[in-house]
Amino acid sequence: MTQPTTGLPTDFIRDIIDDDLRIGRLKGQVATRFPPEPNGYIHIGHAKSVCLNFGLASQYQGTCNLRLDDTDPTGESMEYVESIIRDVHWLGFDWRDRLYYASDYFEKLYQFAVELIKTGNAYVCSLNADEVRENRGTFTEPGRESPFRNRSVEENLDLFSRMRAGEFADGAHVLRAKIDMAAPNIVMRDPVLYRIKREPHYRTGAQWVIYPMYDFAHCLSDALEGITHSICTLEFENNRPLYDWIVERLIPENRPRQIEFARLNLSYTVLSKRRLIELVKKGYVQGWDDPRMPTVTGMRRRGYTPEAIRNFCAQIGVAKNDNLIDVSLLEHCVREDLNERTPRVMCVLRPLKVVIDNYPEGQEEHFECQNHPQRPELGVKQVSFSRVLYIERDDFMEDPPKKYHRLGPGREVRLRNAYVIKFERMVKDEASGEVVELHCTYAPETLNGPPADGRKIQGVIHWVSEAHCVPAEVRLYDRLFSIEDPGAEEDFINDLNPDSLKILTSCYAEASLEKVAPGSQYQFERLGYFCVDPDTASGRAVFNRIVPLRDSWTRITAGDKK
RNA sequence: UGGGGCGUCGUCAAGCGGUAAGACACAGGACUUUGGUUCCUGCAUUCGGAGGUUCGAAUCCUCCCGCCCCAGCCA
Repeated sequence: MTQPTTGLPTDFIRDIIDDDLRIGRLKGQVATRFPPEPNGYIHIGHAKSVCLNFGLASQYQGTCNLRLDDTDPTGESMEYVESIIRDVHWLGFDWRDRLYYASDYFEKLYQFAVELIKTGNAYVCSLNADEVRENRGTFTEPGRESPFRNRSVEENLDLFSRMRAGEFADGAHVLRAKIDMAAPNIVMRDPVLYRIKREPHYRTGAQWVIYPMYDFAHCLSDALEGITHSICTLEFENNRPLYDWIVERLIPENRPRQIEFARLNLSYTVLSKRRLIELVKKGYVQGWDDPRMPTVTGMRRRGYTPEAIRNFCAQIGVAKNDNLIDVSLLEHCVREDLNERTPRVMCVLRPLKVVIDNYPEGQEEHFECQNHPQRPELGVKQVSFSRVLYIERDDFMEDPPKKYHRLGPGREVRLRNAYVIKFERMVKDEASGEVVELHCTYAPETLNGPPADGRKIQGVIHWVSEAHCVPAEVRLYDRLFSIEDPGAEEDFINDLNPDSLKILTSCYAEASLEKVAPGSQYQFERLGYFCVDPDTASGRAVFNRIVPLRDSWTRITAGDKK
């Protein structure tokens, strides 16, 4: 028995379902569906819908179908179907044997259309597209009835079967619902139900030359599958009367309830299919799985986890307000998850050589270090130390500000998991004046504690041993667009962030990173979370920055500059 | 302009006539061998505006203002 639940996220859709359950409106259990059109890759906005539909099904012990809404062969393909299946699975959802295609219903849909003709609810209209548009009227003027509106049932039946048989050219005729050309809702002014399109379908091939429109196919597919709650986005609100009109006349005993919610908008990115396709097709990104893309496949390659994405979708809620969610919330969810699960490692992105003058030449030490400071169960690893090291260029300043807790003339700093070292001198390149090497001394007693005199060491920096480290390439990703709402601009390409990708090819990672598996995630201490990219080939590790660590230092310095 | 929706903190979002949850962001502070994590603290006398009903309104009524969607043989 399905019961209203408590303690889970609540929203107006769950309120409606709870009501339906209380009143006993449902014959069986709750049934939802996720109905993407296979003409593109799914993105974070789809993920919101996936989480909603599958989440509802599991919360109410019902079912959620995966249905490919493939009623327009233009642009649809098996590649997209496969990507959608892979991505929804990866997000953590399972539709068992309920994988459906609207194209599997083409014959049934055709019969339903015939029925509509027989009951006088549909007719074949032979106006061309321009004429149909002209006759539709405007927001303020009613439309005019088609001269073909009152054809006999026999003539309509004959014409419609000949449309199917391929006797006519594209656009010669359409099947239209006979509703009301004066309806204030334009959707109800005799909407087109079927169009002739001599285009091969990726699943049905050349079998059909007429294809049902969304409004006709979607509601009937829902009813056929016994969907109880058909959840879609706000822009379909105007189509609801038509949805109900069609189902009422053809499958009245099984009428799904359409509920609309606000689609997701995310700051600093675009989520419209058209714009995403443009980014891919015109090469502004390297593909659907470019780690900067808001696609599920892009986020997966970037290193985001399904848990983080699901949690994000739960956090943003479901309502009917237009929204623009701050990416920082997504980043928060990603960090929250990665902080728990990733081992900590050291990697120097922009190396600066450091020689420890008082450390014996040829000597080396191997320290056992925790993989995670708060989770000892994640085990330990070995970190090697020797006389020549590399530190981050950013961790040394010739003339640092007072609150800078790192290395500079006369300063000392702790090397993470190792000794406290003190600056002695620097070596500059004579031509450029650039600091190319540092000489320091270390305090032997500081390996496992503070200096002998108890003086406080403020800063801790990461490092690698020259003799032990492994080379790596690191790709630093930033937001794809430089303005909050690029989707609002027609020429959104102008708002692309020129610094959305920086490739660093001479990074040094600690020895434990010598062999890494694509997809595995790490925290590079003090830098951020990183993920092994599939481009990692033999001998050379490639890491994607998933998201930087929160950083109160750059915030302070940025503040100083103002 | 006709129709359909929506307006609660910088961004989301609870609230369903009884006197504004929570999250992110932001700002302080504690702790810290990650300027990370964690932990405290602060952050809407006010709910698009104006009237009205009521002992009492973000919640009910009226009018006004603003934003989004619809005139594809796309979904």
